[in-house]
Amino acid sequence: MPLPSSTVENYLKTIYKAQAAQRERGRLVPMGQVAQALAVVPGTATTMVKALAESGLVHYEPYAGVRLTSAGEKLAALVLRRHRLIELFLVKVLGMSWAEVHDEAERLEHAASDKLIDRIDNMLGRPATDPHGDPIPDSSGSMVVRDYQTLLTCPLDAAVVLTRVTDQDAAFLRFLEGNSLKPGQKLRVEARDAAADQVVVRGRRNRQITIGMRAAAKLQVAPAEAES
Amino acid sequence: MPLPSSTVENYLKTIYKAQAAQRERGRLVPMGQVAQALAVVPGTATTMVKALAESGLVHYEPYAGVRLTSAGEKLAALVLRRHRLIELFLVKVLGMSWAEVHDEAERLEHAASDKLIDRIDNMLGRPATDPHGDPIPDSSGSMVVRDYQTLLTCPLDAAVVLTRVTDQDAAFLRFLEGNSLKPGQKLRVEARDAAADQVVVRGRRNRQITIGMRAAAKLQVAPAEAES
DNA sequence: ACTTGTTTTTTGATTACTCAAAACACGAAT
DNA sequence: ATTCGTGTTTTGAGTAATCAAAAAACAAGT
Repeated sequence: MPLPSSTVENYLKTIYKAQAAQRERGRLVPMGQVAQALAVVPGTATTMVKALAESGLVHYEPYAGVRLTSAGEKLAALVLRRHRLIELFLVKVLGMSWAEVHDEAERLEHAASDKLIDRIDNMLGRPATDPHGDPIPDSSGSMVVRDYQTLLTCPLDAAVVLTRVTDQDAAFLRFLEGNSLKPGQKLRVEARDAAADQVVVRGRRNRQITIGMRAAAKLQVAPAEAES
Repeated sequence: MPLPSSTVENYLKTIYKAQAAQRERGRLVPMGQVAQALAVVPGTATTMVKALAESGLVHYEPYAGVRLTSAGEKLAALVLRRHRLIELFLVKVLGMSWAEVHDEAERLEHAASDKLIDRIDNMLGRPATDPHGDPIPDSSGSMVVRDYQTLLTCPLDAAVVLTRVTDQDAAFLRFLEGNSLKPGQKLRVEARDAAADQVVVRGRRNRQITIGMRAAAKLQVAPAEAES
C-alpha cells in the first residue's frame, strides 16, 4: 500500500484520460498507447502497470490492455481535480495565460495538499470547469461529463458557444487566443469543405476565421442560449 | 551537469541554512548535522555530498565537513527564495495560517517555475521578508542578511519590535499566534530569570507573557522605531 | 495452417537515492 | 603513545523507475 508517487499519479491520469477519450466505455486501453502518452518505452509501461495492478488501482489483462478499478478511477479524478483547479487559479488569480498554465499545473498537481486545493476551490467559488472548459471533479472524485458537439459536427449556421478545447498544446492555444477563440465565445459555423480541409467560422466582432478540420474537431461547442 | 532534483535542492538548502546559523563564516558544516537535518543516516549524506562536490556545488573535505561553493550558494538561495515567496503568498493571498504554510512550501518550492515565482513576487510587491521574518533573496540569489538581537539578548525594558521567528514548528507558531507574537508586534522585555528559565514579555494590549529561554532565543527583535 | 508484421512482454542493466552495519579516522584523555 | 569514544566513511544491499534489445504473443492475409 505505497502512497501514490507522482509517477503513479501520472500513469493513473493517463489511463483515465485514454479511457474517457474512447467512445466505448469499459474497454481496455492498449499498453502502447499508455507508453506513448507517458513518453516511456512499452516495456516500462508494462512493468509499471503490473505494479499498479498489484496495488489494486488497475485491472490488467496481458496482451489486451489496462483499465482503472474504481479505486484507481477515484485517485485519477482527484489528480485531475488538482490539475484543473490549479490551472484555473493560475489564470484567474495570477493572471497567467491559459497557454502556459498546463505545464505549470503538471508539476504543481503532485505537490499541492488537499487542504490547499480546497482553499483554491473555495476562493474560485467551486467552479465547474477549468480555463479550457474541462470539467473539474469534486472532492469526492465525481465529475459531470457532458457530451458536446464539435465545430466539425454541429449544425451549419447555428448559434453555438465554445465550451471546451481538447488540446493543451501551448502554440495551438496561443493561436486560438489570438483569434478570440476561448470558452464562452459565441460562434457560428458558416461552411465546411472536407476536400479543402476547411471549416469557416464567424466569431467575435463578426470576424471570420478559417481553420483545418483537425483543429475544428478539438473545439467543442454547445447550442447558444437565447440571450443576445 | 544534471539539473537539480528536489533531493539536491534540499541538500543545498540544508547546508546553506546550517552555514548561516553558525557564528563564524566560512566554516565547514559537519556531516552529522547535514544528515540529521535531512533525516537520513550519516552514510547517505556522505555519499550525496560527494556527488554534489563532483557537480561543483559544494566543497567537501573528508572527515571535516562541507561548504557551499558560490554556485551552490546561489542555487540554495534561489530555493530559499521560492520557499519564502510561496509561504508569503499562501498567507497573504490564500489566507492560510503561518503555522501551516511551511510544509506546503516545502513541497511546492520544487515544483514552481521561475516564471510563476516572479509573478508571485510581483503580485506581493517584491517583499523583503516572509511571514516568519526570514529575508527573501532576489532573483539573482542575493539577500540582505541582518543581525538581530533576540529576546534573550536585547536590553531590558527597551521598546523593540519582533522581526523574525527562527523556528518553523507548527505547534510553536500556533502558540505564538495565540499570544499575538507575530513579526511586527511591538514588545518590551520586562524581566529575565536564568535560574527559573523565564523571560517575561509585555506585548499586545499590555498583556504579559512568560516564555522559556529556548523559545526566547528563537524570537529576534529590532529596536522599535520612534512612532507611537 | 503458415508466414508476416505489429504489439507486448521479458530480461538484463542503469541511475538516483536510501539504509544497516562494519570499518575507519580523529581528537582527547589517560 | 596507546586507548576510547564519537563521528565519518565504506561496503553491500534494496527500491523505484527507467531503457535497450531479445523473445513471445497476437491478428490477419493469403
